[in-house]
Amino acid sequence: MGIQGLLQALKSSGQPINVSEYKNQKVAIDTYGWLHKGCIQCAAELAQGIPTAKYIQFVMHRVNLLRHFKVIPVMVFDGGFLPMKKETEEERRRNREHNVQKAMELLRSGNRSQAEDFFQRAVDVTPLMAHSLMQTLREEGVEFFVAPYEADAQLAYLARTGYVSAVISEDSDLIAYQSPRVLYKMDKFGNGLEIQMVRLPMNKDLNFNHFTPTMILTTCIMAGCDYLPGLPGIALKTAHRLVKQYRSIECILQILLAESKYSFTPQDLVAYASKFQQAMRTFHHHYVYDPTTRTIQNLTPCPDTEGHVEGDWDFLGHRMDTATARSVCEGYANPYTYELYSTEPTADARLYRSHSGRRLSGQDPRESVAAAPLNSVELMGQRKVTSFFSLAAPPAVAPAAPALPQSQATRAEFKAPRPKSPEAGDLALATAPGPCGAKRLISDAADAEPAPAKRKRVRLSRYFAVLQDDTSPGNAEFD
DNA sequence: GTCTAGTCGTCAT
DNA sequence: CGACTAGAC
Repeated sequence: MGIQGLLQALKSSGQPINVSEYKNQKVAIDTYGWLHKGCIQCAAELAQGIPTAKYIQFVMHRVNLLRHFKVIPVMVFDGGFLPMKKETEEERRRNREHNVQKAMELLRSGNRSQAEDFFQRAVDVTPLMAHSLMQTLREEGVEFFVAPYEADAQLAYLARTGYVSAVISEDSDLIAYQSPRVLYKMDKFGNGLEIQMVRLPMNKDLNFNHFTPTMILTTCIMAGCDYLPGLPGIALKTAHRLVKQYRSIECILQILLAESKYSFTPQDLVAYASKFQQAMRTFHHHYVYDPTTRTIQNLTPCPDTEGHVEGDWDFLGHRMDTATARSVCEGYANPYTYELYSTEPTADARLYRSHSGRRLSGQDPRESVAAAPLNSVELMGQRKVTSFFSLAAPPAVAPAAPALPQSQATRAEFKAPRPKSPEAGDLALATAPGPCGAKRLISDAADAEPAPAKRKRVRLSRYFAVLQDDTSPGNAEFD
C-alpha cells in the first residue's frame, strides 16, 4: 500500500519527462511492477502452469526501450519478506487462490472471458518467474540484483550512493526511503513523471519546506505505511501538519494526548511510539546489497555502540552472511530458501529465447547493434514506436557495469538464519513529558555527499520557472 | 476539508 | 501496487 495518498499529493512538484533524459546514465528499475503488468496478458497460462514468455517479452520490450535511448538499466528484484509484512502477504495469497478457483470453475463451464477476468485478478509474480526473467537478463547482458528484502530500499540505496542516477518505480515508498530522483508512471514510450527530493520544498498541496529527512520520514510513517497503520483519524494531511508544527514524534504524541478532538489514551500512544520507532528503524536501516563491495549493508549505517545496548532488531530480517548474500542478490539462489537454482534454462526463458532468436534469422542479437534507427524524443510522441524495439537489443554499452559473475564464486554453504546483534537505538522515544516548545533543529547540513551525475538544466513547470541545480541529497545521517 | 474502506485497473486486441 | 470514489465526521 505504500504511503497512502503521497504520490497524489506530490504531483505538483513532479515534472513530466521522457526516460531519454537519462541518456548515458544508469537507472535502477523496480522490476516487480513491470513483471506484474506483463503477467496480466498471460494470466491464464501462468495460473495453469502453461509455459509462456509474454511477461518476459513485456519486460524486455521496456528494457530495450531504455537501451535504445542509451539508458543503462539495472533491474532490481524483491527478495525475502519482512516478518512485519507477513500477515498481508498471506491474506493476498488466500485471495489469489480463491480467484484461481473461481476462474477454473468458469473455464470448465465454458465461460472463457469471465474466467480470464478472474485469472487476471489472481496474477502473482512467483520467484520462478523472476528467475526466468533473470536468466534472460543475464543472457542479454543486463545488470540486475535481488534485494535482500524490499526492492524499494535497494533501489533507494543504489540511487543514494550514486550507483544509479535515478529509479523507475510506481511505489511511493521510494520517497520514504529518500531516493533522490524517481520516475513514476513510465509508459511504453518512456514518458513519466519525475519526482525529485530536492524539489519537494516547492510542492503545492503539501509543503515540505524546511523539512529534514527525518521529518519527511515521520510524516510518511504517521500517514500509514506498510510497517505501521496510521492512528485513527490521522492520515497524510494531518500527519504533515503535525510534523510541520511540532517536528518530532515525541512532541506530536504529547500534543495528541492533550488534544480533546482525539481520544487517545496514554497506553495507545505508548504502544504506538514503540511501533513507530520500529517502523522508523526499518525504513532507516533496511538491509541492502552493495554491488561495489558485494556485501550486505544497512541503507543508513546503524549507530555504532559496540553492541552494548540490548534491543530486538529482528524486524530488519536476518543478516545473511556474505557468501549467501552474493548467491541470493546476484540471482543464483532462491531468496526464500537460499537454495541454488539450476543453471538449466526454465521453460519460459527457453521460450523467450526461441522467439527472440527469430528476429534476425537466428543471428546473435548482440551482433546487430546499430540496427535500430536513432529517433528523437519528439518522435516518440504517441505512435510508430513499437517497430523499433523488436530489433533493438544492443547490449548496453555499460562502461561501469561490472561483469556479471558467471563463475561459481557464489556457491557457498548456507547458514541458518541468526539474529543480528543489536545496537543502539537511534531515536529516543520519550513517553515521559519533555521540553517541546522549541525543539532542537536537526542540521540539514549533513547532506554533503556530492551527486555523481551533476548537470544543470532549465525547466518550466506550470507554476515555476526554475533553474534547477540537479544535485542529489546523498546519504543523510540523522541519528 | 479530511479520512476511510471499498472497488477497479494494470495488458492489448 | 495506485487511482478513484462514495460516504461519514
